[in-house]
Formats: sequence, structure tokens, C-alpha cells
Amino acid sequence: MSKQPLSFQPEHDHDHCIHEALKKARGLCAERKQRLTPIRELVLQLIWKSHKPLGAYELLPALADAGFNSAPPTVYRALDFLQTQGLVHRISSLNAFIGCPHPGPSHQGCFLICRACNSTVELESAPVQNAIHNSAAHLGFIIEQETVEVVGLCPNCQSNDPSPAQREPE
Amino acid sequence: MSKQPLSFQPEHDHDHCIHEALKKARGLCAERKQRLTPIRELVLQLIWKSHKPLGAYELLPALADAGFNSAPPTVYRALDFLQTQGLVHRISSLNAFIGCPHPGPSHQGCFLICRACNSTVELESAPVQNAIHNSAAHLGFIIEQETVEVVGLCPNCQSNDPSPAQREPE
DNA sequence: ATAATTTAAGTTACACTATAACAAAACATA
DNA sequence: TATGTTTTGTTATAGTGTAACTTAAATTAT
Repeated sequence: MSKQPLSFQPEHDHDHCIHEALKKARGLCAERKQRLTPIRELVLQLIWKSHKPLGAYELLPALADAGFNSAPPTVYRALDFLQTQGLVHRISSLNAFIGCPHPGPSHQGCFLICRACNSTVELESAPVQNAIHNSAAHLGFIIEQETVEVVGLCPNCQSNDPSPAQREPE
Repeated sequence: MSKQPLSFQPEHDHDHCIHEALKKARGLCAERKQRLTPIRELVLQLIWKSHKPLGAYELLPALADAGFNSAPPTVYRALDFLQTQGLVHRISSLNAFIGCPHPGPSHQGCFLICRACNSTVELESAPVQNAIHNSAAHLGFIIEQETVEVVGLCPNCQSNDPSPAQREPE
């Protein structure tokens, strides 16, 4: 439990995260000859300003502030683009979106979502993937897309004990 | 790949499934002193009539036909009850609900969803659970709820090859 | 049995999430 | 510059889910 992911470290340099994410995104889009337009980049930046998944409608006011049209299609289009490029993921159990910390090769995330503070961490868990692939292969099922979303309490929120959860005496 | 789950067997005796599911539900609710009211039982039956996840709004017409109120809260209340009792699961990537084939001890399913025919199978995959638990424990994250939803092609739909999927030459 | 309490269902209204469809503008290329 | 393509603006609407209050039914206590 020594090396926490950044999302579970309240004190980390988040501006750095945002900066790095945008840099990677620009690089990837350039490589792929995809246009990271101002709207798309703004949406990506807004999403990265939070380590918590954001709903599409939460992004609209900021688009308006920046002088863009802020009707729903605007933000959904940007989100579609960012998802296609693997720059953001949709958390379907929350109807919300979060930045991908390691975009690049297409992949599916495995998310740990804190129900108390909403911090969300994306794992690259090979064992989880493998277990799923084995189970599916066993039934002759061909996997195209995986959704793994785990809700619970992050280390920081366990002491405050927001109701239903009780730490297991391991 | 010999023993397919029923959902992937088009020819199985589905009336039997429905009957068994309702019987189990009645038993469990009786044990727990929970009221499986006519509306709740009807909703459960409707869900079981399909091996495919159904949206809440798809249930409303049948409620109306049966003489019940068919405004959304009616069906959502029934679904909430059934979920709490572990009799149905919500598939969040589809905004839809499916019957649980082995209700009883509270559990989380791992779902294989065919994007061609919508058949959905609930696995009890200990390896998947374990992999998730290990990853979470490693970060000190306490799990309360898991969502594992895998979309792809079931064995029956692979021959028809509906677009994007390509069978891996294993 | 009847009254008091609790639980479930009826009802209206609305909030949130997402997309269709078409017009205008910006960009890329010939 | 003319042409086709991609992106954005705009309006309208579809789909999913809940709040809040009322009425009815069932349970429990008297």
C-alpha cells in the first residue's frame, strides 16, 4: 500500500497532471493526424481539472464561459472524439467521464471509485483482464469491450467512515 | 465449451427458467419476510420472460395491460425492491435489467453481453472477483460494489459475423 | 375487531442524460 | 478560388430516472 496512485493522494501536484495529460494528447493527435480543436482541448482540460468523473452537463457552463456554444451536442461531440482517441473514459455506472492517465494503445480501464470523495483511479490490472478473458474464452465468447467499475472507499475516506462501509478486520 | 449457460442455448426450456425463478423468489422473500407484491412479482416475471436485459420503460406497457398504474415510479420501485433482494441486476452499460439466476447470498455478477442478439449471461467468476479484490486490497481500497460488464459476441452469433468483430485464431 | 402505524402504490411534475437533424462555418485539397 | 470534408451552431426531442405528495393497503398494537 506504499505507492498510491495520484488520485488517492490529495496533495499531489495536480497542475502537473493536467499539463502532462494535455501534452500527451497533443502528441497523440498529431501522430494520428486528428484535430485536437480548441473545444476538444478545453473539454479535455476541464475533465483533467478534476480527478473525479464529471458529467457532460457539468462541462457546459465552462464552455459557455470560454465563448463557445454550450448546447449538449457540443460537449458530447467533444467527448466522443476524446473517447475514440482513448483520451477519456466513460464511467457508465456514474454517467460521467474521466481522463485516461495512460492513453495510447487502445485499452479498457478497471476503475476504483470512492463513493465518499468520488476520486477515481484507473488500474491497468492484467490479472483482472486475464480472469475475464479466461472466463469468456471458456464459453466461446469473443470479447470486444470490457467495463469494470468498482465502488467503495478509498484509503483517505475510510477513517471518516461515511456510513454503510465497515472495514474488514483482515 | 461443452456446457453452455442457458442464455446461450436458444432451444432450452425457458418457461421452466421463469417458473423456477419465480419459485425461488417467493421462497426467498418469504424467508426474509419481504413482500413480493403482485406488481413486484409481475415485474420479475416480465424480466425473466427475456434472457436479454430489459429497459425499465419496456416494462410499462405490460403493467398497464395488467391493470396497474404504469407511470415510471411504479416500475422503478419494483425494480429497486428486486435489486435489493438480489433478484435482478442492473446492467449499467445498457441501462437495463436482467434476472439473477442464482439469487441468495448477496453477490455481484460478471456479465457477458452479446451485442448481436443481446443474450446476457451472468457468470460467477471467482477468479475475476479475486483479481479485483487483490488489486483493490493492494491500494487499501475497500470494495462495496463491483460492476463487470463484458460486451462481445456469443457463440451463436459469431458465424453470422455482425460487423466489427473478428474471431481471433486461437 | 378497531385504531394507529407502517409500507406500498397512485399521481403529477420534473431533472438529468443523450441524440437526431439540419444549417452555417471552418478547414483541407485540388 | 472552387470543392469536398469536417467541425460547430442550433433547435428540438428522445430516453432514463427521481422528488414529492396523495391515497390505499397491510401490519401491528390496543
